[in-house]
Amino acid sequence: MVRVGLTTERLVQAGAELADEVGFDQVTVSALARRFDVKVASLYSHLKNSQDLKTGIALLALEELADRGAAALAGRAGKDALIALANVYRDYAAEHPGRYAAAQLRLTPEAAAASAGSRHSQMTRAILRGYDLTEPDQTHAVRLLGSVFHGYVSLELAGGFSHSAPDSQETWTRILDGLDALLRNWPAP
Amino acid sequence: MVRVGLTTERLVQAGAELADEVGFDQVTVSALARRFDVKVASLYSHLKNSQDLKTGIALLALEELADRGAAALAGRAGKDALIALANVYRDYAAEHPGRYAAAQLRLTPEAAAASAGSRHSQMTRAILRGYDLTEPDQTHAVRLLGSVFHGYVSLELAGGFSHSAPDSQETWTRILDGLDALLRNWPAP
DNA sequence: ATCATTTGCCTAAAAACTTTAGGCAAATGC
DNA sequence: GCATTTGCCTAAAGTTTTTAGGCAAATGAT
Repeated sequence: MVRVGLTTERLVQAGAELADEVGFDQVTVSALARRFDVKVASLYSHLKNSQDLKTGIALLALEELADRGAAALAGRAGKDALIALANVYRDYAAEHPGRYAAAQLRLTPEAAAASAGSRHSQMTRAILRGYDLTEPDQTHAVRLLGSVFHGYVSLELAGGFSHSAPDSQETWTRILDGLDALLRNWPAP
Repeated sequence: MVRVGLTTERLVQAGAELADEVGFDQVTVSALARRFDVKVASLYSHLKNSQDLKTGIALLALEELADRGAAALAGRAGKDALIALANVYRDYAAEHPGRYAAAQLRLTPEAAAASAGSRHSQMTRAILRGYDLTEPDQTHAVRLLGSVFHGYVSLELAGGFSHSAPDSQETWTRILDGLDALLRNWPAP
C-alpha cells in the first residue's frame, strides 16, 4: 500500500485543475479520487464532505484572483488601474473558467468572512482613489464596478457575446472607457 | 393506481417552484417525484433526463422574465424605461431566486436559440432608442446594460451588499442614474 | 357496451456519487 | 526497537440517475 501523500491543499489544488478541465459542477469527490488513483473514502480524512471541497476551490480562486489583482494594481492609478484590474478578472476567467465559476459559489457567512472577499472590495476602492468620489458615492461605485466586471465576464463566459459583431474585446474596451468617463463625472443625486 | 396527471409542463412548473424553495442546484428528478408522490421512473416518460428538467426551468424563467420586461416597457421610454427594465430583473430575482439561477444555466446552442434570449436583447435595444447611439455603440451599450443588470442582481442575491451601508436600494438607484448619464454622454473611441 | 389500443405510472435493476465505520500497515517519535 | 499516530484501505448503506419491461386505467372504435 503506497502512500500518495494526500493533503487538503493538494486535493483542493487538484480539484481546481479538474474544475478548469471539466467544469466546476462536474467536480466530485469520486473524480478527484480517480485522479489520485486512490479509493474515494480516503479523501474523507482530508475533506469534511464534498461541499468542503467546493468551498476550498472557491476560496483558492478568490485568493488567486486577489493576488493577481494586487500585482496588477501595483504602480498604477486612475484609468490605467481600472483597466488593469478589470483585465485581471476577465483573463482569469478565460484561463480558469472552472475556478471562476467556483468563485461564484454562495459561501456560508463564516467561509465568506475567511475569504479574500474584502481584499477584492479594497482593491476596487483603491482604484477609486484616482477619481473624485467620497462616501457614500465611493461605495456605490465599488458596487457598480463589481457588477460590471462580474456581469460582463460571466455573460462572456456563457457565450453571450460570441458569434456576433462587434467582437467582445472591442466592447470591453469601450465599456471601460465608459466607466472611466462615468467615474470622472459621477452624477449628483 | 391513481393517475396524477403528469405532463412536462407541470413538471417544469413544479421544478421551478422547487428551485425557488430549495435552490436551483437542489432540484432533482427524485425530489420532484417526491413532490408529486410518484415513483421516480415515472417522470422519465415526460422528461428526457435531469438536464432536460433544468433546461426547461431555465427556459421558463427566461420567458417569464421577457414577459415581465415587455409589460414593464410598454408606454415607457428613456430613463423611465431603463429603470423599469432594470427593476424587472432585480425584482424577479428577489421573488424567484431559484428560477433566476436557472436562467443563468449554460444552454446548448439549440436550447439557446429556442429561448427568449433574443427578446431580452431586443428589449435592451428598445431602451436605447431613447438615447442617441448608433451601431456599433448601441451593441456595446446593450452588453453594458446586460452586464450591470446581471452582475448587480447576482451579487446582491449572493448577499454581497447586505449588512453594509449604504443599503442596496440606494446604490441601485444611483447606479441607474449613472448609467443614464453615461448613455446620454457615451464617449467616442 | 365491449373490446383493442394507447398511455401512465409501476416494479426491478444497474451504475455512479456520498458518507460513515472500522482495520491494517506505514511513518513518526521516544 | 517499540508504541503511537497517521494514511489509505475494505465494507456497507443511502441517494440519485437512467433504462427496461409490465399492468391497469383511459380512450376510442365498432
